[in-house]
Amino acid sequence: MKAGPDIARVAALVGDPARANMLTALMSGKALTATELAHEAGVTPQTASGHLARLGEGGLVEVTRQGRHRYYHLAGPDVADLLERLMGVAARAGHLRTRTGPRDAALREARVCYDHLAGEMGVTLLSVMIMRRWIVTTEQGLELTAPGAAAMGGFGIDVDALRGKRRPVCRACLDWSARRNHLAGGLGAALLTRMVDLGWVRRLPESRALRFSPTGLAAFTDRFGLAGAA
Amino acid sequence: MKAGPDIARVAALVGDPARANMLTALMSGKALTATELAHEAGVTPQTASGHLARLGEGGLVEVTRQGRHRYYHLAGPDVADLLERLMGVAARAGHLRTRTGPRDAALREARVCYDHLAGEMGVTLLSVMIMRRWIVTTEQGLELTAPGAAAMGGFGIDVDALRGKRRPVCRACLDWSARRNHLAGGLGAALLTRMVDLGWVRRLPESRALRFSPTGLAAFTDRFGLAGAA
DNA sequence: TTCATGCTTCGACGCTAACCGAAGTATGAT
DNA sequence: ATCATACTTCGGTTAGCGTCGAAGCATGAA
Repeated sequence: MKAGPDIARVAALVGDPARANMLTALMSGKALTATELAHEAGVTPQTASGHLARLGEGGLVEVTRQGRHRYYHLAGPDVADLLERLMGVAARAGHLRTRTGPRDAALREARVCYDHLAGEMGVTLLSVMIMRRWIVTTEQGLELTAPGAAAMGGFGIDVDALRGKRRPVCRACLDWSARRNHLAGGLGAALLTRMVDLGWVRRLPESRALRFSPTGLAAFTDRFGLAGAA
Repeated sequence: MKAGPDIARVAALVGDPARANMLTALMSGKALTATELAHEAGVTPQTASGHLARLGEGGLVEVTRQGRHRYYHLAGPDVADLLERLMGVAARAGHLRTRTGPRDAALREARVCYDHLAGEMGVTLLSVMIMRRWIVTTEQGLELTAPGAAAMGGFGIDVDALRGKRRPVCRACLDWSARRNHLAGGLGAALLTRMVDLGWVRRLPESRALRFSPTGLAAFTDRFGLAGAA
């Protein structure tokens, strides 16, 4: 009927919510394992496996095997470009996501998003850091200020080490349950790691959910709460 | 599991073959009636009606009523750009829809991309304009230089009028057949309009393909060709 | 008014594919 | 060897949606 490339096939691959979530997660440029992507998409590993196979056949992702892990990454910059344009059109049309959220209330409260804190606690954390001018929003994205770096140093985080990595220090990650940004990037990961080390929070088994201990919660609000933010 | 613009919803809209055919037909920039689009997609009018309603809700097409006809057109350049990128990814992945016909070859040579020139001729045009420093590439994208503006004025294009519009004057658009950029934006549209007005090129019926007349081709290479570019 | 055309809505059918449980394969650790 | 982890394949169920026939509006022409 018509000549040209089969855009419907590619679009249909992105058109499934689970696959779209996986692709969005891969937009960071990092390679993720199949299991991580399954969590990201909110489906079981066997379902994710099928999706990833189809994405591979469609030329959207590629896989590199390392031991018993399979690291998936976007097939190329053109795929990332395509996804960004999709976001642009979707945003202009005003269609925010209406899909099923984390069913568990605990997930909405606090959970791991790849390697950093998400949920209500994550959103609160970022908003307070911005309120205290530890982080400012620029055109490029989020940026850690000098007072912010000092505060992070006081919390036991080696900011200079983070700056040496290829990974951006601060990155905004839109929180699906709260519909506001939380903090990703190297600093986001370091903050969660530090909180776990301090015993403030622990991961619940078999879940992405996080549970703050009473003392941890108190310490969190003491250091990052709204009370001292003014 | 992030939120943000719902790319799955938009992609799913494009992911149906019938809707993809309609959108591809609308890439010509012309407004088409629902019945024409039904024929283009190979479905009955009542099926097409449902598809068009969903495309409208999704913000991909808009409709203007004229008498008992409803003329559909793409909602904006961003949609055309999205579709072109989809073609690029699909072409790279090797998913050509059918065997390549003579009509396909004409499309690769010169075609309309929304409202500007694409295909080999479009890619050549932009590369020459860059080579002559009429256009320079900056971090923000493409930019028209003073000599470039003068040259466009000499070609009969009112550059100041273009600058007054909200639409960017120069924009790069990735060409799916050539896998290189061609010129979109207000200037790209004005250039194609001018070439049509001058009789250099005409649209082939029922297609996005363009055909240059012999004299038009000579005039094109005379003004925009590589010979004078050094 | 009456008829024709363009398009939409409704209802029903059928097919695709997303999903999970269970089982199977491959790799690494003990 | 034995177990654990990571991932895949298979089977069966279910939900969604693309499709068309028939009928309903709306517009324009005779």
